[in-house]
Amino acid sequence: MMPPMTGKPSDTAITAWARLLKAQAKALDAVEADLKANGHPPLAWYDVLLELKREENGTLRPLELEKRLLLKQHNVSRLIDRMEQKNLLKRLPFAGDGRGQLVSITDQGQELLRRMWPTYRASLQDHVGSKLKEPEMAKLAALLQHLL
Amino acid sequence: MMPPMTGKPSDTAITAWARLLKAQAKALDAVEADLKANGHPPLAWYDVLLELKREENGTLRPLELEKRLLLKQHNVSRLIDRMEQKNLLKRLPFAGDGRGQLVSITDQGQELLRRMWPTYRASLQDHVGSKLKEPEMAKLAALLQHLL
DNA sequence: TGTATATATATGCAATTGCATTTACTTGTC
DNA sequence: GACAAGTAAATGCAATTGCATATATATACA
Repeated sequence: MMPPMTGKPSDTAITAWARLLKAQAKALDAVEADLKANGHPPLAWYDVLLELKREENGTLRPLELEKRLLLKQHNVSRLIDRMEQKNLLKRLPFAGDGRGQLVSITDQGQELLRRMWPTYRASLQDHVGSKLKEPEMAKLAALLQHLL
Repeated sequence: MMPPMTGKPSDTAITAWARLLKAQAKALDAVEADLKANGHPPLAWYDVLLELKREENGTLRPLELEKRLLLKQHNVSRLIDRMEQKNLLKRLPFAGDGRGQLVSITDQGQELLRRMWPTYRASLQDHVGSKLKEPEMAKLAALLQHLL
């Protein structure tokens, strides 16, 4: 493969990078704190449940969760362990590939999703939604898309 | 204090939030991987050293590092432990407040900063700088500022 | 078919982080 | 100055994450 053969990042890019790190850290810390203060589990649990809920049959393979949530394989494995212990999801065998499995959201998982949303929603509004007007928010979303 | 009395976040805000999380995670993972691949310590070490280096006398109080880098107090304490062990910085007593201390960058700390920069810079260019043109990058930086 | 290689998930162990508390001061009040 | 309350930093212990490797298939190909 060819080496990236890039130039140097501009001062603007460095500033954008620094702010990306800080803005995310600040908002995420605040959201996690709000969730915890209301007796809820970490945001990652919500993310997993939401991905599952959105699927036709409420199931996904761990590998797919890993890609969508940008988690490492071993962390997905253990996150599933913990969530399974709380009966929020369950592991099913995956017909068609004996190595794989299917993770399926349970009723309790769906209920947790519903219970968390009001807190999460309010927190998002406080720490993100209220910070920019609609057109600027759309612009931000568009620019961030280019980093993905 | 008055409750936040907010409304609900728009779909646009929710999208921006999701992308903020993912864009940051993706870029940060890539940068950390590049640093490690080149035998360097985590980004947080660079951040600490850079903050110290930028000060007149190369020193800052742990409390100040905590605020600037958005770290938790106990994590700063332990990060300083590890970096002190590698002689990248040292703890000094802080005259004027016997509870506090001063963290001071060492020559080795300054040298690490210099050695890491080429790798960090190239990584930033690959994963951030090259993704947007200059005016868009400036716009992104400006929008992110509003979240801070 | 048999064997080497690749892929999906799990796991042992070390490093890091979170959480609660401790230790040493410092400040304010009487 | 003496004592309650507050602040800066450290620390014991549990939970999470990282890292390397293991385990159980699956796939490719001689």
